[in-house]
Amino acid sequence: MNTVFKALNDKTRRDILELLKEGDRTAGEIADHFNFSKPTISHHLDLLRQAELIVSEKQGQFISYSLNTTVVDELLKWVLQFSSNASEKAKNKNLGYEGQ
Amino acid sequence: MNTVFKALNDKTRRDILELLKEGDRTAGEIADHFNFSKPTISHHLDLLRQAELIVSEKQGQFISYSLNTTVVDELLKWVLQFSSNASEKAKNKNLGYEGQ
DNA sequence: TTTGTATTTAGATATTTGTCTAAATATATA
DNA sequence: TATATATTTAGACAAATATCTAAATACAAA
Repeated sequence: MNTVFKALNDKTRRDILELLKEGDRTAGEIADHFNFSKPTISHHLDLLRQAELIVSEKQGQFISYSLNTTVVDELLKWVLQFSSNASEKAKNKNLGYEGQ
Repeated sequence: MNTVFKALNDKTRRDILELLKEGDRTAGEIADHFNFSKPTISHHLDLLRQAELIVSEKQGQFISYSLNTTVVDELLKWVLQFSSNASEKAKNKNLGYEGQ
């Protein structure tokens, strides 16, 4: 969870996730959406990948990035433990949250 | 959301939330659970309060802290938008998520 | 009022973070 | 092979962060 929260603690990185929600993008396409240098975006992608919030796949000379919903679901379970919503908590139990 | 993710990006602060999940605690009681100075814990409580993840109430000479599930639910909605779980997404719609 | 307890504020410092430019690596194409 | 494109790595630096000690504030009780 540490790397996940670290990755999410930056507006640009959260915006990258929103972009990838729409569909896969290459590193260059992602960089073109922001007013930061390519190395800076590359660094952000690295942190998101360390958190396993995204995965990368080499496609020829490009590298394509996409969301990894597995970790999103773990985060969801973590948040649910604090929710006041009883039915969410029940679902949480179904999802097998065990604390950590 | 910025202050929320900032507040969550620290193990000690997440542990404080877990502690408050069990019930309200005074600043001193919270500090006693950690191997950090009271000023350090006070600072962490301040950041959690800025994010509105917790609320404080003065009770005589003590200050009692408790969870604020309202912001937890907002966070939940934010995470849900990335979830692959379709029924969760439907629920998300019911909760009125509008993006941000 | 004086003393003690609870908590925060102030100020200092080492570490981490986000950003940049320059250079390196990898692949495609002429 | 030589050149161009895509991306990352390396190194530097300013800003933000987590921690500490010392001091200040607020309240309670003797």
